[in-house]
Amino acid sequence: MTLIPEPARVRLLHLMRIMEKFDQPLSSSRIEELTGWPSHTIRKDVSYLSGEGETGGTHGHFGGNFGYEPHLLVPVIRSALGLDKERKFCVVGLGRLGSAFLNEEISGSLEPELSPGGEFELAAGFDKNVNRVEILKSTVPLYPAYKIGEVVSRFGIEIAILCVPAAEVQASAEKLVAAGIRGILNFAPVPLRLPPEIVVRNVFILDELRELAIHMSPPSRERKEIQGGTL
Amino acid sequence: MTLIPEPARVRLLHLMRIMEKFDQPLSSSRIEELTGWPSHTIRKDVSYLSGEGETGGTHGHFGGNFGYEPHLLVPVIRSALGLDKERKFCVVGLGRLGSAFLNEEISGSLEPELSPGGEFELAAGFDKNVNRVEILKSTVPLYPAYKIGEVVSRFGIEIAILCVPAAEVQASAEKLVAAGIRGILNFAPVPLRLPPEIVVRNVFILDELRELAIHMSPPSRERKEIQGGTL
DNA sequence: CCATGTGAATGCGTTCACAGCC
DNA sequence: GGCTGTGAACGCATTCACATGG
Repeated sequence: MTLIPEPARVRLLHLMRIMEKFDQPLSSSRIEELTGWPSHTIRKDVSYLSGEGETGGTHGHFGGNFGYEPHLLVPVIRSALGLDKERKFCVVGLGRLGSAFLNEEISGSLEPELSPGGEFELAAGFDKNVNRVEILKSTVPLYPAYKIGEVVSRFGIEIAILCVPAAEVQASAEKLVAAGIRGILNFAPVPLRLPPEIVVRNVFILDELRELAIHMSPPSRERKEIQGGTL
Repeated sequence: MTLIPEPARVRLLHLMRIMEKFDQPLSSSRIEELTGWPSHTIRKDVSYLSGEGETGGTHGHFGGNFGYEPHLLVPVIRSALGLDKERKFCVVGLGRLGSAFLNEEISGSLEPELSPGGEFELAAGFDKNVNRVEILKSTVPLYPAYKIGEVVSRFGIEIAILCVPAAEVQASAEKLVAAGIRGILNFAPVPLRLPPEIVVRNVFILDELRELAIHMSPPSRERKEIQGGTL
């Protein structure tokens, strides 16, 4: 089977999230309504999942005679995308932004129902300021920053959400990498210089605003919802 | 001149941010070191900016005999991307997450030096909870949520950063749209259903983690820094 | 008819290779 | 030699069109 094209993988990712909320089968045209992606694109994407096979359709690898069954499709997408193993993550820097990811509505997206199979587990929070660590109440264990190395490697934490001030971000990132972190979601408005095997995803507010803005300008007859999370 | 391809526009966006910090000319190969994009891609992207022209290079539309001059290139990118007019934005929902965007390090990315020409102006903050509005100290004017309609339309605010709880997000979004907002950066883990002319960009933490995770899995000999902000 | 599934054709962004200038 | 600039070739994702089956 051919490798799944990157754009298709991202669509499947979103499709997975959508289907998790449904019980009934979803047809490709219904998915088109929900996402804006043409139905043939969806069918093609799904077809990448079944090791390429017979010309013409045997009806429904992933459903009966109508639509795709969430309980059949979702697990297949999950494993095709390598999301079938639980991963631990931590939050580094517990200011207003970082602490929002500990308890708040936002992490509602991490509730078990929405992330079945225990996809991600928030395993720790860190802050330089020992006061904060003690004052904040949280169901997640919090540690002072100097324990990053120890805790990250002991618990096998793979991912970090980085919310420290810009001035400290490079140093924090390096400490995390040394401790064995493999992926970083960086909210500080500073690019990181790290070994290439570390996966970094930056969320720069200024850039987000700019991407909104360039899509708001006249020169576009293009799709309006933008990558990062169409429906 | 042909329309600039979307991926090229995104690269130019980041290139702009990088060049803003430099005074000296940057060669395409230097940019390759900084971003990881091949130098010919950069040259091609830049070439989209000069209405397509003569075969062979007259040296430097955007520099002398070496590299691209930031003070020449940046304004051209900015106007090509439609970022040359100042836009006002607001923050809706001033919990931990929303309030982080008012003053904190994060909005450091919005300091005038980094966003020259007054690209974005934070014009207001809103919260349902009147207490919060009064207690929070901020250089930005804060209003109770029921004034959204009035304030947004009076000041011509075009963009909103939405940080309200999931349960309220659809209602807030509709209020904003009614008031004339044109773009929304949504942090609540819920997709919005809005008229297609409204540009929506979602930042779903779960999805961000998942995109990190799929790039951390074995099946990839691909680029490691991911869209949203390579350097 | 409706649906899915998939090879083949299309189209578009990337990459190549070379032209032109310092 | 260095560099930028750009048409043309390439390759890959999307789109098409049709096969298959309820």
